[in-house]
Amino acid sequence: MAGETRRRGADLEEALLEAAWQELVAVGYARFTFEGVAARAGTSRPVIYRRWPQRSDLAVAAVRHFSRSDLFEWPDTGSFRDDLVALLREVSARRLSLVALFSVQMGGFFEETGTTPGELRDQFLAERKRPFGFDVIVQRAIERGEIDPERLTPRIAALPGDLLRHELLMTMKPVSEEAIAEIVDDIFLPLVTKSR
Amino acid sequence: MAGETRRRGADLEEALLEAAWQELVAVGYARFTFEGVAARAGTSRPVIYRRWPQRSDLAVAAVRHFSRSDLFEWPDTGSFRDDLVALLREVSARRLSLVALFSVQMGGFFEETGTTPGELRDQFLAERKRPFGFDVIVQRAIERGEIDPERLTPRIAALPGDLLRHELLMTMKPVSEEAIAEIVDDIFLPLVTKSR
DNA sequence: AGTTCTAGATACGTCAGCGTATCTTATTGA
DNA sequence: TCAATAAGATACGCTGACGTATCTAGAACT
Repeated sequence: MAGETRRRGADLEEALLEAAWQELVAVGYARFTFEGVAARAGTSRPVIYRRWPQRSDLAVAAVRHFSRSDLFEWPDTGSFRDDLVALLREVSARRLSLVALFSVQMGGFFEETGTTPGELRDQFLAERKRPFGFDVIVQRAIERGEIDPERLTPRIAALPGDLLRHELLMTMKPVSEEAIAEIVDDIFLPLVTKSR
Repeated sequence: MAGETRRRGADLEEALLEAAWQELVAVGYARFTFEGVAARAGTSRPVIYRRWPQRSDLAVAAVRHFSRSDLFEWPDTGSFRDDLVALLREVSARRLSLVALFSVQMGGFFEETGTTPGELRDQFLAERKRPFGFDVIVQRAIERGEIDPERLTPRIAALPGDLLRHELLMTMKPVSEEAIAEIVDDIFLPLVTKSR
C-alpha cells in the first residue's frame, strides 16, 4: 500500500470480499488461502483474520457478496423460446461463477465442518431453482399464451436451469448453442407448450 | 506390515488403487494426499511414488480402478418405468462415488495440469451418458413397445441420468423417491412414450 | 493538535505434506 | 543356497500456509 490511501471500514471489507470472490473463481475452494486473498486484495493476512477467522467463513462471505452483486439485464426478444435461449446463453457465459460456487459446496461436503452448508446450501439451492430472470420471461410467455402454466410444475420449471448447470459442471466448458437448443426445443418446450 | 506377508506386484498395486479410491471417496480430491493413501494401504510413501509420481496420476488411476470394478446387476421388473426407477435409485445410492469422481474433475479444472482431463474427462462423460444398465432396460422397453425409439435422441436418452446426477450434486444427499418419480413420470416418460 | 483505532507490514514458530535418500528385510527366481 | 528386486521403514530437508505477536503509521474524530 506504499503511497496509496488506506482503506477502512466498509470500503475495505468490500474490497476484501471482491478479492476473495475472484480468488475463488481463479483457484477454487481447494486452493483458496488467506495468503492468496491477501495478496489479491493488497493487504496483510491479520487484516483478514480480524474479520473472518476461518477460511470457510471468508469463502461463504465471498459467495454472499457475489450473490448480491451479480445482476444482469434479462432478455426480451418477444418470443419465449428466444428469451429462454438468450438467458441460458448468459448463464453459460458465467459458468466460472457456478464452478466456483460449486467448489465451495464440495469443500463443505468433505470438510463436514458444518460451517459451510446450512445457509450456503440454501443460497445455492435458491439460485438453482431459477436462473435470474426466469420468472420474468415465464410470466411474459404466459401472458402471450405461449406456454401452459398448468404444466409448469416446480421440477419442470427448474428443468432448463438444471440441465444447463449439469452440462456446465460435466464439461467445464461453455454450453454449445446446439446443446442449448436441444434443451429448449427438444425437452423443455414440448413439456410446457400448448400445441401438444 | 509387522508380521504380515509382504504384497508384491499386481496384488500390491490393486491394494494401492483400492486404498486410493477409498481415500478419494472419504476426503475428496482436494485433501487427497500420498500420506493418506499410504496410511490407508498400510504402506510407505516411496512405494507409491515409484508407481505414480504425481498425486493426480494416482487419483486418475484410482478412478480407472473404480470404473473397472463398480458393476452391479441391473433391474428387470417387467415394466420400463419400474426398471428405470430402480436403476436411478441404485445410482443415487452410490452418490459418494459420483461426488468423488467429480471432485477429481474439479481438481483437474482448477489445476490446469493437463494431466487430469483428457481421458478422465472422456471416461467421466462416457459414464454420464448412461447409467449402467440403461441400454439394457431401454432395449427391453422398445421390444415391449413401451417407448418410441424415434424419440430417443441422445440428449433425451441422457435425461434421467443427467437430472439424477444434477440432483445428487446439488444436494449432496440421496435423491428422494419423490424426485425420482418426478424425473421419470413427469419429464422423461412423457417425452418418450407412445401414448402422447 | 492530540488521541484512538486499526490498516498494513513483518517476524516468528509450527505443522502437514512432499520429495529424496538410505537401510533392512522379505520374496521370488535361478 | 544365493542373488536380485523391491516392499517397508525411517530420516532429513524444504516449502507453503497458518496463527500469532509486535510495530509503525495513516485516518478519523475530538
